[in-house]
Amino acid sequence: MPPGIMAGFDSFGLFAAMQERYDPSLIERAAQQNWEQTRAFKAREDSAKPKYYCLSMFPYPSGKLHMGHVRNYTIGDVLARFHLMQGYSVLQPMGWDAFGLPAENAAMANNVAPAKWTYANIDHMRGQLKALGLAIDWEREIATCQPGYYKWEQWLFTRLFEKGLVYRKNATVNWDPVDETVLANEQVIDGRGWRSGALVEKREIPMYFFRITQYAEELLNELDQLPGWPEQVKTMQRNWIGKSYGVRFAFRLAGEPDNLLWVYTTRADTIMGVSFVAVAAEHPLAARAAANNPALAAFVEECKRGGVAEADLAALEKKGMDTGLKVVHPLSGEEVPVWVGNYVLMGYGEGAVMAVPAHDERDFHFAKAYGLPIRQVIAAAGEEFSLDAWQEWYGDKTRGACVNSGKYDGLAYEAAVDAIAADLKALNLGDKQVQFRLRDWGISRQRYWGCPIPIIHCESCGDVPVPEQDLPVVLPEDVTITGRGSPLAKMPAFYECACPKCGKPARRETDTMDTFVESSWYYARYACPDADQMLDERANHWLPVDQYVGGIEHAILHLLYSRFFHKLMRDEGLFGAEHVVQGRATASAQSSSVKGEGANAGPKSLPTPTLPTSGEGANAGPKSINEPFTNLLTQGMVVAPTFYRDGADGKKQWLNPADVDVTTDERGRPVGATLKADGQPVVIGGTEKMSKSKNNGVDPQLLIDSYGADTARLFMMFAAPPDLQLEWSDAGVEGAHRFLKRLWKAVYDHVQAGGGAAAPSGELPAPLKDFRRQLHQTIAKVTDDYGRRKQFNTAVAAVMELMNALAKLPEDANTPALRQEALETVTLLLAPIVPHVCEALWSGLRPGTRLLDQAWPRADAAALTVDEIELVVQINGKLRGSIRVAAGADKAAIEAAALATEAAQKQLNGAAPKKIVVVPGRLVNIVA
RNA sequence: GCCGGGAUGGCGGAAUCGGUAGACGCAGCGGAUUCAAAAUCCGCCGCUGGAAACAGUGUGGGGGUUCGAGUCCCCCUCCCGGCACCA
Repeated sequence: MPPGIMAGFDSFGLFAAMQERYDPSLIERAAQQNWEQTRAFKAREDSAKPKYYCLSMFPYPSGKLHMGHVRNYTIGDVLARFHLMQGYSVLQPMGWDAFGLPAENAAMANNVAPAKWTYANIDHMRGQLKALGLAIDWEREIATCQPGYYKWEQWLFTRLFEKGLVYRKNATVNWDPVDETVLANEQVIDGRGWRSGALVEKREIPMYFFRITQYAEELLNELDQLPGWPEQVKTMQRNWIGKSYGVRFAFRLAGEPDNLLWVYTTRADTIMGVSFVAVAAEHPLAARAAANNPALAAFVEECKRGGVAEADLAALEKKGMDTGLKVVHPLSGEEVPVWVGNYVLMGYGEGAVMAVPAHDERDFHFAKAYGLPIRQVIAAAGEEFSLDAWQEWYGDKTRGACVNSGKYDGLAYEAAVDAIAADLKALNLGDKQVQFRLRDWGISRQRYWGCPIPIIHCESCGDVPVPEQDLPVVLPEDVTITGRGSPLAKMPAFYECACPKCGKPARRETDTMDTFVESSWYYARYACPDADQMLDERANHWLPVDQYVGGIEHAILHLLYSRFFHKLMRDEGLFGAEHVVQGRATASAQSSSVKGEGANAGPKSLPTPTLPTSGEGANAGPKSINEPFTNLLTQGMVVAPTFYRDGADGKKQWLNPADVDVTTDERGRPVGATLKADGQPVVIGGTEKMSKSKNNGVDPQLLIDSYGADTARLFMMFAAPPDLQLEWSDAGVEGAHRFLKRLWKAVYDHVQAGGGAAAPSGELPAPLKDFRRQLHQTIAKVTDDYGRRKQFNTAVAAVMELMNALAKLPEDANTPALRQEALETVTLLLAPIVPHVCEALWSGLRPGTRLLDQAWPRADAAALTVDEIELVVQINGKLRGSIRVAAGADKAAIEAAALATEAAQKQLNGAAPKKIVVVPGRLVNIVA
C-alpha cells in the first residue's frame, strides 16, 4: 500500500477517499461517468427553477477540435455551471454546423463522400468534447445535415416564398472559366481560381434572396433593446445596416428627356457642384455607350475581370472612362458627362452616383486624375478652399453653407437639403429618401453539400415551392465531387420531377442554401430537437437564449442573420404571443452592495449576490420575443508563436512550436530558437492565430492526454480575459497544472490531518480574522467576476491569492475549522472552471455528498467588516506615504492625520495647503 | 479603401465609476532539500541612480483637460477582426 489511501468509489460513483497523488485521468473518468449515469445535465422544461439557456456557437465538424473550440466551450461551460450552482434550470446544448465547403474539398482531396467524412468527424469531435467534461445535455444534439433538421428550413423557405419574403433575381458571382464553377470569395486568390489558376470573371446568375431589407428598420432599432450585447458589436451592426437620410433624384439624358438616370445622395446640399455622374460597369448606360465605342467596351470588360469581394474592389485603384453620354442637371440645366467608374457598385443603391469632387474625397482624387472640373459649393468660416490637396472640412456637412449655388447660397446642410429636395420633387424628378446600406441576403449556392432549395421550376407554372407533404427534399449522399460544375445539376434522378401544380415534367432547383441559413435558427431547434414541426411549445420555455458565446468574427453576418430569422419565425407564429410566456429568469436579485449593510464596511468590500442570480441586470425583466440572444459574449482568438526556416525554394518552411526550443538570456528574454530535431537555429516569427498554414497549432488532445481536461480549462480561463486574444504558452499550462497539484495537496493534507469543523466558532485572533475577511471578499469577488463581469482570469487570480494566504495561516485552535471553510469554499468557487478535480476534492472534504448538489457560497457580511483602513497620502498627486485611520473616520480627522505625516510636513514646509482632496476609502491628496 | 477593436515589465495579464500602476501566473535570479538531478518549498524580480534609506522615471508616439490620467478629449503609428460565397 503506497502512502495515502487508495481511491475507492462510493454510492455516488465518486471518490470515497482521496489518494495522495493528483491523477487527472482517474478523476475525470469517474466524474464524467457519474454525470452521464445520473443524467446530471439533462435540461427539463418542468422545473420550478428559473431557466437559463446558455449557448456556445456550434462547431463546424472539420475533423478535430482546435484550441478556439476549447476556449469557446469552456467559457460557456463556466457560465452554465455557475448558473446551475446558483439554482437555475440550465439548458446547454451542442450540435454541428455540418454543411459547408470543406466537406467538398475533403471529398476531392481524399475521395471520400462529404456525408461520410462529416459524420466521421462528428463522431470523433463528440468524443473530444465529452473529454472536456462540459455540462451539456447531449440528448439534444443536432446536425444540420440531417434531413430531420433541414426539412424545417425548407418548410420555412416555402412559407416565406408564399409571403414574398423570398424572391429571385440576378446577382454577380466569381466565375472560374476553366473549372466552369462558381467560386467562394476565399477561393479567389489574387484574382485567380485556387485550383485552376484561371483568371476569375464576374458573372450574373439568378439567385434566391431573403428580403432582410424589409426588417432593416427593426433590426436597427432593436439593437437598443440589447443591453447585454457588447457596444462594439451593436455599433458594427448599426453601421452595417447603414440607415441614411438622403435624396433620390434623376438626371434626364441629354436629348432623351424621357430617359432617366437615377442616383441617390446623402449630400444633396452639394448638388450644384456636380461635375459628372459615375455609373457601374454593369449599368445599362455603360453597356449602351460601349456598344459603339470599342475602347469603352474594353474598359467595361476590364472592370468585369476579377472577383466580387468588396474588400478587393475597394482596394483597387480608382479608374474610369468617359462614356460620351451627357445628362442634364435637374436644377441648373447644365449638361454633365457620364463616366464609368470601377468603384461604383451595381449592387448598391442605383448603381450610379453623382460626383461632387469639391466635397467628396473619392470624387476629388478621381477628378484630379482625369482632369474633371472641381467646383466649390460649400464654404466654411475661416477656411480657404484650394484645389491643391483634399482637406477634411471639404466633406464636413456640419460646417459651412452653400456658395456658388444660386438660390441656395447661404443655406446650411439641413436647410439646403430641404430646399433642394422640395425643388426636385416639384419637378417630379426626385424626393427625400431613407436608404439602407444593408442588401437583401442572396442564399443560392451552386454547391452540393448544403440544404436543397425546395423549388420546382415549371415551364407553365413558374417557380413552384415543394408542397409540405413532399418535404424534405433530401440531398442524395452518393455523389462524386469533381470540382467542376454543380454536382446536383448533373444528376437527372435528383432534378427530374413533376410540377406539383400541373403535373407536367419540371426541373427541381439544384442550388443549395448558404450554410448561414442553418446556423440562423439552430439555437431555437435545441429547445425541441425531436419536434415534428419546426418548433413546438418548448421553444417558448427556453427562448430567448440567455447567454450566447462565440467568436467576434461573427459580429455581423451570423448574428444579424440569426436576429433576422428570429423575427421571421416570430412572424410565422412559431413562438410568442399566443403562447403563455413563463418560466422567465425573473430572479430580480441584482447584486446588492455590502457597503450599505455596515457603517464601517471596508474600502474594498464588493457586492454580495443573493440566490439565485445570474449577476447581470440584462437577464431580468420581461421576456422579449423579438431578439434571440439576450446576452452576448464575444471571445478572442487563440494565438501562438511562429517559427520558420527559409526553404531552398525560397518559401518559408513553418515549424511547429512543439518542435522548437527557445533560448533566453539571463533575464529571460528570448534570444534565439533551435529545432529540437537537429539543434540548428530557426527564425522566430510573429505571434499569430493558430492555423495549419503557419503550422503553429497546438492539438488540444495532446494537452488533455498529458495534463487532463481541468488543466486545459484552467489555463484557458486564466491566461486572458475571454474577449481578448489568448496567447498559447506551454509554460502557462505547466503553471495551471502546478496550481491544481498544490490545491490537491492542500486538501489531501487537511483531510489526512483529520479535517475540521464546518466553520470556525467564537472570536478569532487577528490573523485568522483577516484571513476570513479575505475568504469572504473572495467569494464576493469571484461571484461578481463570473456573474456580472464574465472575467474569469481575475476570479482564478483571487482564488490563487487566497490559497497563498491559506498556506501562511498560523496554527490555532480554530485553524482547522477555518481551513475547512476555506477549502470547501475554494472547491465550490473553482468548480465551474475545473469541475472534475473539484468534484473529487469535495468528496474528500464532505464524504458522501456530491459537489454538483451544493449551492453557490455566499459572502458573510459580518466577516467583511473592518475596524481600521489604510489611506494613501499624496502630495500634488504623488505618492508620499500612508496613514491608518478608523474605518468610520470623518473628513476632518483624515485631513488632520494626513497633514501630520512626516512627508506632508516636509513638503509643505510650514505653508498652508492650497487644497486637500479626500477620496473615501482610498487616498488623501494634499495640493501644496 | 470602409466599419469595429487592441497596444501596460523579459512574457500573458491586473488596476471594475478619473484615485497606491504592475495583482495573479509564467520566465529569470538567489537559497533550502538531494550523492546528483527532477519535483517541491522559501526569497528577490519595471527601468535608471544609490550600499541602503530613498530619489527620478515609466502604461505604443505627440498634444490637451484635471488636485490627480493606463482610464477622458484631439492627432499619429503599428497590430488584429469584419467587408455580404470560409465558418
